[in-house]
Amino acid sequence: MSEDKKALNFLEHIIEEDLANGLAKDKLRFRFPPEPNGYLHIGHTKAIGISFGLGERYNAPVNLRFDDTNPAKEEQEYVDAIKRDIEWLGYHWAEERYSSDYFQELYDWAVLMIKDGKAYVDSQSSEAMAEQKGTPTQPGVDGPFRNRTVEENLELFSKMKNGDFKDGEHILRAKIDMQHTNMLMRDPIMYRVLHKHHHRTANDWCIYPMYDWTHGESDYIEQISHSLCSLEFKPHRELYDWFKETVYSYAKDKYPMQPKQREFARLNLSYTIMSKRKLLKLVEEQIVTGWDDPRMPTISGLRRRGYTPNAIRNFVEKAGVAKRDNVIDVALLEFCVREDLNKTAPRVMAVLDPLKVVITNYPEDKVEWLEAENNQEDESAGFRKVPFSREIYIEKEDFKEEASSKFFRLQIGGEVRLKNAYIIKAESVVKDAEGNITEVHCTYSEDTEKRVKGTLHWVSIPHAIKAEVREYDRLFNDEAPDSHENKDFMEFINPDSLQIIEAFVEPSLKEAKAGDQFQFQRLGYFNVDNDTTNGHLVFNKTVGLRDSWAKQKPKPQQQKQAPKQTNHPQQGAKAINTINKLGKKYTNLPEEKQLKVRAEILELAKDVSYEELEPLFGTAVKKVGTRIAATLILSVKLDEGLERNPAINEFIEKALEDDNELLVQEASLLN
RNA sequence: UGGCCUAUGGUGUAACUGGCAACACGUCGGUUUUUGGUACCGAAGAGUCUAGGUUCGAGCCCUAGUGGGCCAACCA
Repeated sequence: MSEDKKALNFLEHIIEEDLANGLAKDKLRFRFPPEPNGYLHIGHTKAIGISFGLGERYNAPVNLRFDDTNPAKEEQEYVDAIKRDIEWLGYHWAEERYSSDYFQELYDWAVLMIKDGKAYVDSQSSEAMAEQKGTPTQPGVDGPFRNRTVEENLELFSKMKNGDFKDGEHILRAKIDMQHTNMLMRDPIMYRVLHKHHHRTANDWCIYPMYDWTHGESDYIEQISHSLCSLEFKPHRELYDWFKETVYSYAKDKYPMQPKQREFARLNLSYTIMSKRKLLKLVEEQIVTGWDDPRMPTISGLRRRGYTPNAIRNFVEKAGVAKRDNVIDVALLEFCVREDLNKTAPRVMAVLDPLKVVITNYPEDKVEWLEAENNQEDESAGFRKVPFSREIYIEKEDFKEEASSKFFRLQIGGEVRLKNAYIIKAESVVKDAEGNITEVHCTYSEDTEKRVKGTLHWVSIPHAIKAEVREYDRLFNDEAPDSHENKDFMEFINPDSLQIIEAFVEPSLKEAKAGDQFQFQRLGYFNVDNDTTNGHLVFNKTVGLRDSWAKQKPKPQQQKQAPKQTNHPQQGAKAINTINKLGKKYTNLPEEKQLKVRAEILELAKDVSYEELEPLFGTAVKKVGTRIAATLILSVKLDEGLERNPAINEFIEKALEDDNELLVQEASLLN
């Protein structure tokens, strides 16, 4: 806990500082405040990981609080899904709360604010109010109802609460400053009239509080010490503090702690989108089968796809926390699942694209049950038996009639190992009328100790069971589909994001149950989908194995067109680069090392041409190290008989006038 | 015409009160291997957005600029 002091992120620094400044450790309290209007996605996992992670780190409570102030969009279904997802991720909340629990307390404070002249009822149309509000670059103006009397405000607000008005007729606004540079401070709305059934308070209320008012005060009521949210709420902080300080003056005895809001950049993942609204569109337009479609970046989608809580938590941890916009490479997510599944997933054999192999010297009705290790990464995983027979399937990709020496797999005349079984040698092929290979005839050898380059996975044809395999590709073809100004994210949808394959798997998989995870050897990680029924196995491909062979294949073509100008640096170019590097830090080095580096530069300078040196004369004044290096090179060149020219003289002169003693010293040696 | 945030290898994050820019992913080599996986070893790749300033010394502090983001819902 304390040994990784080095790697604190900026939020942890803030907390450490607060602790150092006297905040008691047992006052630390966090919260995760989702609005129950959609499913959680991988982006939320960052927020969850931050607040719950802090809770774990400091042994502080973390509340799960549903921010349920808008009955128009919120549903119990989402509450349930959110709880399920957080639990699945392995986090434990201290208390389950709802902003709606605080409606009465909030209302009472609002009344106090009216009495203090800090809130008023406005009765205009939303258009009129928007007009008065101004724009980010233009100040707003006061509306006609801004100076109603306290009595009038109290009466109207009470009638709003009692249901005497229709939706939209009146609102309650905080009275702050219509000319404020922060638009959120221009008399923000606190309550609107909404005759809607609420999933928790039913029909008790017909006014509902707005986010800024509710959220901050919910933090305050729960005595949250650090309220962490994403960057877009930064401008809200000013209002958060305004409300908080106002209410603090009413309730400081009951609630002594004033929460502190801090903001971090939210997580973006390459090749996907993270907006709930846009994800909802994918669901509604049936681009995907639902919120838990394995292609979705939702927690439920990832879960169905076979991602593990461990992998997701590690991913968020590795992605880090800061305040700049970011797009994290999906490759990192994939790395994290592989890392986890590699240790835990039992290995099995499955063939996705079958090619029939007949082992001609193996007896026709013989069957052997061979022993296979379940997971060499996990000794406790044990062994199982797999059946071997005369006719097997291998992967089409694993056979070529002839191939280069780089191809380690089966080819005519070549030998290859069958995983957990024998070594076979390809003798001949059978082709159909179009010339496609339909069978490969091989002979086997019982000498399994032989060294062969390749090992193939396989399944025995008579014992294989059929299974449906769903192979997924990214949902979007663009790295950042919702970041284009004139293009809708829907334009980037990848039409081939789902491939359904009829595969053959080893018989041990017959009893596999939904959720079970496996490594299909040499292919990737797969899990059993919940569409699986008694006679019909369905697998999702979670992620492929790393495949350095696949990376090699496209190479021959690329090489032809792009000889890829290798910077085959000649001696000189290399020397100048090295000198540049050495020069960069020259002034910061301890003296002893400086002398060494100086000698090194002088030696390397012999291989530098004047043409390479001259551009360095223009080095920024600030980069003293580089200028010293240039001076050193120059001294060598002058010794070698280089003639002085105006550029050289000017450079030396400028160096002599510099404030840096080292530079002046070196330059004066040239005179 | 404004306000706020932000800028470090391809990507993401570090660098405690200024002191030889580090880690992870990715990339490229190599060793081991009954998975072209894993593990292990190694390499390339950043003059820290620009220009000034302060300092013996700046990624870090100051000033100005530039690029990117956010802010005008009775959403959260």
